[in-house]
Amino acid sequence: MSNYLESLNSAQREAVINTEGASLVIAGAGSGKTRVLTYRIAHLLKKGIEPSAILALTFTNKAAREMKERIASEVGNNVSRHLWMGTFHAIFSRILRAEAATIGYPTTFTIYDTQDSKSLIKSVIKSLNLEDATYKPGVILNRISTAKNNLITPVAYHQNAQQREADQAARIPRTSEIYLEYTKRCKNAGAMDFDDLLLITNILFKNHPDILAKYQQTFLYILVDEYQDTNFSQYLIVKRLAETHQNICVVGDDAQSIYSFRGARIENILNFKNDYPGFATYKLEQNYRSTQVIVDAANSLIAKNKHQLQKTVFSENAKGERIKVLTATNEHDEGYLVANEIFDHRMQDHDNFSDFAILYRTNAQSRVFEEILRKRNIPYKIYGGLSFYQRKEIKDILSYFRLIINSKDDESFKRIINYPARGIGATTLNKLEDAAGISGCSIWEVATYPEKMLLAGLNVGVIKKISVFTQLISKFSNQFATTEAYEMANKIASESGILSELYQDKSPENLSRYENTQELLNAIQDFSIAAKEEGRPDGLQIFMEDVALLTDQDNDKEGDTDKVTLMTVHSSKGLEFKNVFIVGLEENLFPSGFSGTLTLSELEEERRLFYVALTRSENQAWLSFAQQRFRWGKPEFCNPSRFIGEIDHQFLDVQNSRSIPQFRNQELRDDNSNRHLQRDETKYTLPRRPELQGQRMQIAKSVLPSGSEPFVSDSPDKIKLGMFVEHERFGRGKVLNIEGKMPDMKAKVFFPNAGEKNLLLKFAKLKISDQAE
DNA sequence: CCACAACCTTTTTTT
DNA sequence: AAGGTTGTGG
Repeated sequence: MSNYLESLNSAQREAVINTEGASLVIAGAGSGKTRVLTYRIAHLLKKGIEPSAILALTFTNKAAREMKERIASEVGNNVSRHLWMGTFHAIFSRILRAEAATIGYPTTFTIYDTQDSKSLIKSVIKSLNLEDATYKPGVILNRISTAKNNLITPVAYHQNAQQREADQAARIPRTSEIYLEYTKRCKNAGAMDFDDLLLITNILFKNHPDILAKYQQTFLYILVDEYQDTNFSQYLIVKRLAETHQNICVVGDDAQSIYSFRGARIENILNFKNDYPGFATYKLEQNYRSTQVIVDAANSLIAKNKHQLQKTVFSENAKGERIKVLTATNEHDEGYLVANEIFDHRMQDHDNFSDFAILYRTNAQSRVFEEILRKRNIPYKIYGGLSFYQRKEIKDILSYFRLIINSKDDESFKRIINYPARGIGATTLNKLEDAAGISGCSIWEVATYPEKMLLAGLNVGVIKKISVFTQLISKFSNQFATTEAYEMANKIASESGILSELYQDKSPENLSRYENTQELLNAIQDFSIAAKEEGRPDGLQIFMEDVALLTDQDNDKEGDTDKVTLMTVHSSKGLEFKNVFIVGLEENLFPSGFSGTLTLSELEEERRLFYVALTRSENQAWLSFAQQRFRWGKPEFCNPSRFIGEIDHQFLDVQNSRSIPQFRNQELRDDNSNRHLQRDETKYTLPRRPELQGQRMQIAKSVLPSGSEPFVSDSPDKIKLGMFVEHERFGRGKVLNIEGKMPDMKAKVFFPNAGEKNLLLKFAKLKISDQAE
């Protein structure tokens, strides 16, 4: 083992070697937090503590894996792999599977992801005869999630006056009923959602002191990373487990708490002193990551927070350049400016593409940047968004696996009963679901009893189709316990007809689906091989245990190549880059669905988010925003200066916004974004007649400038037209999408107004002059 | 009763 | 991009 203690500063060293009792490590951004945690664990192991007596909880799989790797390099994989190290959800799902019998769940319980939960809530809403326009499944799920994170059961929720008042005010008074029914249905399906993993762990520990005692004795040392992001449910689990030994070390930074939307309580870290009176504090205040300017700018921002623990983050690195502020007219222009900066900076400093990161608040914001980077031939990789395991084609296959493992998993049943199509439609499924709801059993139980289906009003032909399906699943169920994962997965994929379904359609979209499916099968093969080598069980069931808890960041296959990184600020936590762009600042100020003024706590969270984003950067940061954004096709004017104004201006280098060629204002937008050019129009209907296509083209030609390349849509009841242009920098794009509606043959076309006509002519000229070059 | 096509709507952040 | 909705046709 290397002499790690010498590589640490005194505060870090103290935090590593004082392993007994309660420790609170306040770790500013970039202060070597992960190193302290890693070495502390290594130190414990060196002192002779069994790895299986150490519990280390993190927030992301990535953080857990990284730490594991670093510890493995200190003490060897054979020791490190016995550590209890992982996310709260991963660790406690493991414990819940081990104790499943005690709490009335099958060992093979399914973990419902957000999509499953929403879909279930939707059917609950329907079964209670409520409108899903008023009771929006997403909103209801959020409320239920908040309740669960605060350990409020459906009954407590129902009795809680405050809760009911809030629901009344939001005009969703029957939320508590939905919560109750949702809980019942999850239980019936042998399923837990993400929040249940923590909630039910708490229930388990509360109701079964013997089991709690067992784990209290198992975990002699407990470490928690990102403690400021724990919610009440997580906090209580940790508190219970640490009760006897009190050997607990939490690491966190109140200034980096950015998960309050998920129930994170900053109080947990602020109140640590009350929970563990004999605690010791270690403050890691030296930032090794960023330049002084970046650290100071971040501090000037965070200083405005009302509640905080006293600490002074400082850097002894070079002073560094001021932070550049870029102003763009709209999001396309913003992408263009960022791409330019990357190019310039690369030339100047010989930076690699992988030295750059573009951070934004929401995944949807990546689109514009992807577009421009593609056009400029800048390689990029994108984290987040739809995780691999959430893609439709992957979820379809996984649903087969899930249903085979746990036949009560209704969400999977609903997903695959008619995929690939076997002539079972919505009506049939509704009847099945209703019947299951009435008798309080799973859909599977109805679908495997012909008598029950007859009772549900299904006819013999449909029952036969359903039986073919259930028999297929049953056949797999009989095999899967004794068959190795890869072989089983292959069998299911081909015999269910999924593979041939995907194979038949050769569209590019489908091709990627096919490839993704193959990739999943490869991953399962890798799992099988690894399991065999290490002598672990190699069944599909084991593979499936953690899949619901995996996220996109766990796909590192293209990790080492030289690419610009695009991701949300949230997922950038724990990473660092030489150069960071924080873009779409106007959207940070005005998150979607937001209206009115920010509350103080919302504002604080936004500040922290921004602080985290800033300190990701080693030496250069850019802040950029668009003054005008196009949302729902309408321009939206933003005032991001309010937020940037909170940073001390001495750290900022506000660039003069460059003169932007006129046309870029009217940039090549997609169909949706052009809607602001449309006027109100009378709606007419037009019978679906293919012979109109020629006429539409004629009309288009008469309206559009000569020399342009018109397009018309084949929509049945309206005429849509516009033209394509080619531009050297932006490539081919649709310029205008004018929509008009016609009553049968008398074409009443929506003509562009004068301004729009000019615009069209301008683009027509542009095309011609570009070609002339 | 179901399949398929076309169109519309919606899109915080993570486990 | 994916789900929801509507309309057509089998």
